[in-house]
Amino acid sequence: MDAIFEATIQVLLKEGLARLTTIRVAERAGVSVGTLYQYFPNKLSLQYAILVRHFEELATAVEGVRDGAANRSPAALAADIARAYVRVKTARPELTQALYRVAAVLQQNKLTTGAHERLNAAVRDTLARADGAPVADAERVARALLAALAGLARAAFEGELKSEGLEEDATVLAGAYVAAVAGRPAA
Amino acid sequence: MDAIFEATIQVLLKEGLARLTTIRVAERAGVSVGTLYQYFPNKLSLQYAILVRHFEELATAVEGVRDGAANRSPAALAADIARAYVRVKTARPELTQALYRVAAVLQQNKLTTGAHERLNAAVRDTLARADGAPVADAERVARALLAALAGLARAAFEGELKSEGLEEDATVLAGAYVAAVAGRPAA
Amino acid sequence: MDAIFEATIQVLLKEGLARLTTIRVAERAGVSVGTLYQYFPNKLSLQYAILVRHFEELATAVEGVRDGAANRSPAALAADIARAYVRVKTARPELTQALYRVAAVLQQNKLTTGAHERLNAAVRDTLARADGAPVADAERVARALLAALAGLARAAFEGELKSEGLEEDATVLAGAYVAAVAGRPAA
Amino acid sequence: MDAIFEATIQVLLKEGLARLTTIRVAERAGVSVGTLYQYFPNKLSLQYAILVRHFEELATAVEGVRDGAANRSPAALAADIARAYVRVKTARPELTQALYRVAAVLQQNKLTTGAHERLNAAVRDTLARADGAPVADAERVARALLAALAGLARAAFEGELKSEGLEEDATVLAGAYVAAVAGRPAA
DNA sequence: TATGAATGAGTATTCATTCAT
DNA sequence: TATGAATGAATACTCATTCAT
Repeated sequence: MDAIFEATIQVLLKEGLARLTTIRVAERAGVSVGTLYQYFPNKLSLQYAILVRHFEELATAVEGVRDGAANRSPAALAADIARAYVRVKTARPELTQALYRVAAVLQQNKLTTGAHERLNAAVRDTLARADGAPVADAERVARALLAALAGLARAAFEGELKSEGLEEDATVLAGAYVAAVAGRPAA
Repeated sequence: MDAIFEATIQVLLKEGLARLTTIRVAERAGVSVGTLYQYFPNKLSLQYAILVRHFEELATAVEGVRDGAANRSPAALAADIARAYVRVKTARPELTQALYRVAAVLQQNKLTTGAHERLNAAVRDTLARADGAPVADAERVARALLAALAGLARAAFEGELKSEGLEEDATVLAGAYVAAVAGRPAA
Repeated sequence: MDAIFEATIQVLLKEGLARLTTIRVAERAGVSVGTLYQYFPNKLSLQYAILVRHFEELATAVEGVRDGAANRSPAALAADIARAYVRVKTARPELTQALYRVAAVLQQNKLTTGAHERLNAAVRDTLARADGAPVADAERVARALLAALAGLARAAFEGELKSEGLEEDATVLAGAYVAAVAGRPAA
Repeated sequence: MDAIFEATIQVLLKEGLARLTTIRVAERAGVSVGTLYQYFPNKLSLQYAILVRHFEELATAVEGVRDGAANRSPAALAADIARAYVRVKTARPELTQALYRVAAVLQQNKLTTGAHERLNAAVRDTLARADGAPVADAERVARALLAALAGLARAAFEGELKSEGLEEDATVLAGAYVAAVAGRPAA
């Protein structure tokens, strides 16, 4: 089952979404198609599995930031979130890239939202626990922050942005944005 | 040929990427498949064409900002860029959404980069013309800024972020980020 | 298109329902699967086409009997119907046999009834025009008569009954049944 | 083994022929597929088994008629046979319908004949024992009679004929046919 | 130049059957 | 004797692309 999972990532990376077929995945995993279908009910679930695992890693990382949030400013926490986010993305670059291939399909099927929720909540709660000027409308800021980070990460992994600078870009942007927003009244 | 072009967009909008077939496009354009193939060598080129057109609209909009850039601060210009960017995206929301589907297919084929270049340049040049503290490494900042804006827009159009606040989120974020970066030495 | 039709019958006969696949039909027809699907929207429609053609031949034959029905007794007409019925069945034994292979599938999908209707009507109307003692509840008698004839024919073509005697068995049975029923009050 | 047998019928009834799979049968029987294959060498044999059982029920019923055949006319006996036949069919209507689906698969494989033989014999012997004018060629008449009854029953259970009148239609037809045939010289 | 019928490789998914445990 | 995971051939159907007219 894990072999199938990893094979999916490999096929996605080396062949692309259009060539992600159940047969190819099974072959690379060293099992038969039949076996693949014993573990995953259909092709979509294969793609979904990658997504879920990734969002869980991200959420866990951000929850780490949240749990040490006391006595820190919103901007500092935002930078920490950005750092944690980028590090997870960078830790398994293949998985990250594979995810981009798959994202369009899943978004079309509205499968994203559930998996994303825990991550959203972690960011929102981290900002809510910050010291000093509170962030009004933390929910909205959390979503915008994550969206911007996702944009940066995607650009980096798709080759539009130099990966080496990613962590710094992300922390600066996150810190600046949240600093600008903290203490403001809600829109 | 223009009819084919528009038909592609229509099919994408009304039927989705999975049902974007050459026959369907030809039908909607009122021509035969054979004729379609006389103007576009393959299906990919059709999708590429609409993506390119979109990037050109974005570039044109940002170039408008660049051309009025004199005597304005980097942060103010960044906010203007964000506003222009969001407005183009918002003008034809379904098309924008459709393009995210198409982009996934194309990114894999690295066809995007060329089309993106003019947009990048426009942002970079705008920042370079700003008044006051200059933006070091404008190229890099431009790319990061566009990446973040793309992330925000995507989240909004994919439904993860409320669309109504998009313009404000984008301008605040862009302004704050560039303000933070302006005057700094290059990394 | 006609080649596809005939190929379907041949495959059904030589290979059986279980081996009636779109590929095999296309091959035997000397066309590609794609072409097959340009003429028949799906596999079921292929089977249905056989059914319809057959019922139309039967109906036409019985309508011939009906049109010469004046001044004849119900029993004599019933025998004529039986004769006409058997002759159509016997004229193209392959098609008849192919139909039996297919019938179960179609009945399961309730596709039979429509095609059968014209045949039913022809039998009913023939009986209604008969001379002498009228057949009460001609509709019901018509259906029962057709059912019995179908049973005889099936048995003959499936090999359970000697085909040589079929016409006689059918005419005797039909004549006797309708004679017994004519002049009776409806149940 | 009996559990498997009953499970087959249940699956056929509740799910239809297309969903009659070895795994489903095993599950419903509360055993593993492996075990199923210890009792039935393949899927076909399962279907064959229930068909055989059905023919045995029919044969048993007709044998009852045969055993009380003394001093009765051929026509009366034929009507009794028809009644017995219909009653077995009507006792478990869904099973009867399910069997028509199964029969289509099996007829092709000519497995039916053996099972049908006892039924044929019972009808033939019943007619042979009738009082009065003997039925010439009882074998042939028996087969024709069974074929006609099968046709009526099938039509009724497939919905082409009203089921309520089935018993009457069958007895009238059987009686009339055999009366017409009794005393005649063989063809 | 335009047509659209024909092609056939390619896809997801199912299921009878086997065999190591 | 019983299990059930693994197999992989088989199926219906789609669609980008070609080419004779």
